[in-house]
Amino acid sequence: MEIETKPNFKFINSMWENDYYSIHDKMYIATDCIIFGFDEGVLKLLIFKRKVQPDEGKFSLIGSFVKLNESVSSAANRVLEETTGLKNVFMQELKTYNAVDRDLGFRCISIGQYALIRIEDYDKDLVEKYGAMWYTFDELPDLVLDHNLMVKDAIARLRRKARYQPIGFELLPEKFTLPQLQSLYEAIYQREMDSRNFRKKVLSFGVLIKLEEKDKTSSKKGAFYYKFDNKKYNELLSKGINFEV
Amino acid sequence: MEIETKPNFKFINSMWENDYYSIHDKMYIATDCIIFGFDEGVLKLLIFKRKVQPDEGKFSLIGSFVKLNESVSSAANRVLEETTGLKNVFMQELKTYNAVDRDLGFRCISIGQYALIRIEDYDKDLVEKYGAMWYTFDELPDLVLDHNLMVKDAIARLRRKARYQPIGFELLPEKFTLPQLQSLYEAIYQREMDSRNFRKKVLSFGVLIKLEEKDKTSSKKGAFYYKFDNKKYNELLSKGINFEV
DNA sequence: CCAAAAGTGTTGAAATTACACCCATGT
DNA sequence: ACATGGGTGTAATTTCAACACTTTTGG
Repeated sequence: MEIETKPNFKFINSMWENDYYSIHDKMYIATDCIIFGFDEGVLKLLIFKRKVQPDEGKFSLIGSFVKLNESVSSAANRVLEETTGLKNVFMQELKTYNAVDRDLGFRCISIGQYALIRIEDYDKDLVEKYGAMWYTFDELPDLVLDHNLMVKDAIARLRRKARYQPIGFELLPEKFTLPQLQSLYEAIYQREMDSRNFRKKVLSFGVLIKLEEKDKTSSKKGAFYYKFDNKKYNELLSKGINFEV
Repeated sequence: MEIETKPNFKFINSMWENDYYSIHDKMYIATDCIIFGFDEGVLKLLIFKRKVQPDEGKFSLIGSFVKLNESVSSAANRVLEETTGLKNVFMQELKTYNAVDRDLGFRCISIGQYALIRIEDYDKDLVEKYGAMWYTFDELPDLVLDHNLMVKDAIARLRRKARYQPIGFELLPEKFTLPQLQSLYEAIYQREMDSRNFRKKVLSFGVLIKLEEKDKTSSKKGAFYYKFDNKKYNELLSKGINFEV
């Protein structure tokens, strides 16, 4: 895009508004969140049942219009917090949905963003109050507009991205066990993995810190907790390390 | 996003315009093209020197505002054709540039798109007439606004993408030789590759068709032309094949 | 005949896959 | 004592990286 950065005078701005900008079109901008969660070995998606017109009663992704004084990711974080109580969610731009006729009559471009949240973290009351709910990923209902397409794009991106970034860790609690991590990757890729090979691989990255504590909720023996070493991860990332599992 | 798809009545539309949409903000939408070309073993970028205000005389990517009745990629193709004569360019969305203050005073979101073109194809007259020019990639001048950032993001994406899609083929003529293809990949990755290993790898994908004809412009012996087998490529892509070179 | 680029195979190292048993503990 | 899930090592296979010479032909 080709707009001047320098002049600060209101006079010039308003001149532009008349001469340069104002001959162009303006549109509504929205953002929709494709939010994956992971719970009991199953990949889930956060969607909600609309309580107001238009489309009352239909299922939809969580989304919002973007305001003039906020960035797209601010808008997404705002609506996420309103709807689920979650703040500062790790979110990534997916792509824009900009077909001329994707809405009816009024041009609106939506910017899809996908998010990975720890399913234990969300505010259950808020989710209930606003009609948001977790759906098992491969039992999703029909969603409004092009939202099903967004979900399809997002899972494809998630799978590809998980190959070069340890993105899966974002879906787990602060402390997690290797069996949990493995079953997460199995959910993302929809295939079983060998536990010996999996452990070898993820530990070889050197970004996991083993804790003393054990999780005994899923076995008598208990599984050691690990946590993610952000510092080491950033070091490796800047060198272009490949995290394919 | 959450807008009704069904009702068709103007009455309802105008009701919405008042009640639902109109309380939201509208913005200018632009698109900017990060166009890579490949010529004489060197990776180049198409930029242009602005001939009108604002920013007259400064270097910029080629871009345009998006109109109400066109998609983002239509807008990009329109401006590309106006500026270089090129039609139907393979183009991919990069990301949105949506910082609230990326322009001055008037909110404008730009959608970056990167393109790969065969440098032989462009219309030289149009390029000259409009002030567009090819710059060697690692000798780029300063560009307006956040355009340098866009270029940085685009080359990173190009390198990553070339790992799982044979994207590089788009940068070459219909018929190309393996030495040409190799030197393209060397330009993208900025490192030398072993010709024996390179040939083994790209031929193993099974998406190249060897032609009888030879290119004798760069050696006495001549190098066989190959062409790209789109049909086979699409078959493989749907199975999720990895094209890392 | 020679310069200049095209084309071709092999070998060792590294990474990936396949595979089966013991461990710790709560009941 | 036993059922349950956690944890570990090794060998076969595949993939990757390094490496040098012969071929063709226009000048």
